[in-house]
Amino acid sequence: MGRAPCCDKANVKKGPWSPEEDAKLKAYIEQNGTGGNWIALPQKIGLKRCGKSCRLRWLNYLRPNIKHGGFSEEEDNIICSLYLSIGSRWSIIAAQLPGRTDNDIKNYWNTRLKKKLLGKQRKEQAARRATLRKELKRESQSFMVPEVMNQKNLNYWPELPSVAAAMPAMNASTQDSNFWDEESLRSMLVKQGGRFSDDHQESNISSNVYPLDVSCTSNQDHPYSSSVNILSSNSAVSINSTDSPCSQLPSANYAVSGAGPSIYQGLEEFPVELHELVYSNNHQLAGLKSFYGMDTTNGGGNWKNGASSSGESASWENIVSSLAYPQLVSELETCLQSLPQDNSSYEDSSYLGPQ
DNA sequence: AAGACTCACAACCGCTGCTAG
DNA sequence: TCTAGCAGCGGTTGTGAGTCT
Repeated sequence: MGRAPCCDKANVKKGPWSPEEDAKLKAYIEQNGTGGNWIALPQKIGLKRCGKSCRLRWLNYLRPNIKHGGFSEEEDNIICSLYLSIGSRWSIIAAQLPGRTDNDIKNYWNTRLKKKLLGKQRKEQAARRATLRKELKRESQSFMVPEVMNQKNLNYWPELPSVAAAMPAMNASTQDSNFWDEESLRSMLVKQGGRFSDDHQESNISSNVYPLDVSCTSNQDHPYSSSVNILSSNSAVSINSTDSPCSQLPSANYAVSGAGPSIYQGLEEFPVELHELVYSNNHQLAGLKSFYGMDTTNGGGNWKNGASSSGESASWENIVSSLAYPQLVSELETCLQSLPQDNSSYEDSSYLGPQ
């Protein structure tokens, strides 16, 4: 049983709005507000339009102080950073850009920014791929497990600009041409008190770890086993698939962090699409918290800052959980609950992320 | 000059989450 | 607790303008 349609489809006008319709809608809303009911609004003012259509027209076009086109370099950077951090949450992104609507940003991203960024990505990855090929060739000649396959850093696509997430908020100089320079971003994050996945080898327990980090590494001694490391906001866990109750976890899920076993299956398939970069690095979430002025120590709170294009609020924790706790993580966490507390591979640590 | 193609943007569609009854 | 109705969101489509061949 489907939901009843919000309006009589046969009797509503579709397509572009006429100036008369715009004027009617604008005049009414400016005088009376929406009355909290978009569905009833078109009837009140004699418009043969769907309520949803009226809402969209108002929010995206008629509302005061709407800016169209002419995105600045700074806005570009903010959009890119946030997209790489949180994905296509256009309303959230729009909330950071006064006068911009989610629809506008979405269109701008799809038509221009994505291409701009992909061009940059492809260049960088082509160079990286060439390096990896060389290394693989060298390693295979000596009948050894390729170094690249055992690399501690394979937990992530190593040098993604996504690390740059939230940088505009932490560093106003987003117009800096080095904005995408990974080294400078790295050092900035380190200054913020964080560290990177390739530091994991030094210590299983984080002192300053960005909130969530699910990674998989192959084991050279036991080629058919793998280990999964979780550095969440409140715990650091390492599980070996050969001896953990979590060994049944579907390997396909490992890709949640943008890497995992699939990465080994043919470097030809080295990801080039932007959406594969999104969520690939959870480090930025901490930065994003700062970006939204969240208190990272109180475990949540409201991040309503009143700037959303549609005025809604959302809980940061809800958003983060939807971003950073994909299925693998929740499955792992379920498994972890069944682990004995004295399991040497399970250790608690407090989240001491960016202070 | 005209048809083909591409791009940018407005608008629509369908799903999800929230909330009042 | 359940359900219906609504607002809001994100993906997709339609269309007009601009560019290329």
